[in-house]
Amino acid sequence: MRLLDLLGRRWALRIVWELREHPRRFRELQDAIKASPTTVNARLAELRAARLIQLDPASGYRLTVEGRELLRLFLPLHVWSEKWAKKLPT
Amino acid sequence: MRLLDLLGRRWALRIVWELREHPRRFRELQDAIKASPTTVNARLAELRAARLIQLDPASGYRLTVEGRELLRLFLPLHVWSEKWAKKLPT
DNA sequence: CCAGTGCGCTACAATTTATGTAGCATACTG
DNA sequence: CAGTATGCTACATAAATTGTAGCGCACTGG
Repeated sequence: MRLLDLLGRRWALRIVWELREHPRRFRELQDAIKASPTTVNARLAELRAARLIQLDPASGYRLTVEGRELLRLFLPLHVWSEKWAKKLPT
Repeated sequence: MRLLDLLGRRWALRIVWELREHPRRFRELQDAIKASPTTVNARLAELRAARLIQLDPASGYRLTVEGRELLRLFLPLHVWSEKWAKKLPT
């Protein structure tokens, strides 16, 4: 599954998630997810190649139309995970 | 996001995916996803701790009720990804 | 009794990936 | 021309993953 190859990498889905509301700068993303610039940049490159995000020089990294579709489909999963997480130990 | 911490690791979501139809044995999973036993075992332990999968000695690893919920929510995403993947280069 | 098989899983060295920190190059601003 | 923000790279260290071998246990057929 191509999607899992991409999203099953550390920070990939998390970056999409951070872009859910508005575009973010490289450094903003870095701070938000607390990963190294090396890794952030690697994931950004992959997500760009996958056409899920794009860099708009004026405002920063943002979701593409496809990125927003992906996010929209992911939302129910997020809602579910809130309840799920509460039931877990620790 | 707790869910992303868990699923944003290599093979985690893939394992859930492989269990979608029926239970699988340790070695079956290993062969199916072609990862090392070390990693498979690490992910299995995490998924078990997260109560998404469970080991039934009689039949192998299987999704829990919660695991099946997660999978169900993931399905639309999978459908979408088929179309998405086709539009990509390489 | 005991060799054979399937099971979940571990040991361990090698490789790949991520981290943390520093800094580059460019562009814009006062 | 100093200051700042931008995306991003270099590089050494640490962590995760891989590949291969094999352990310990239970069960099975001869």
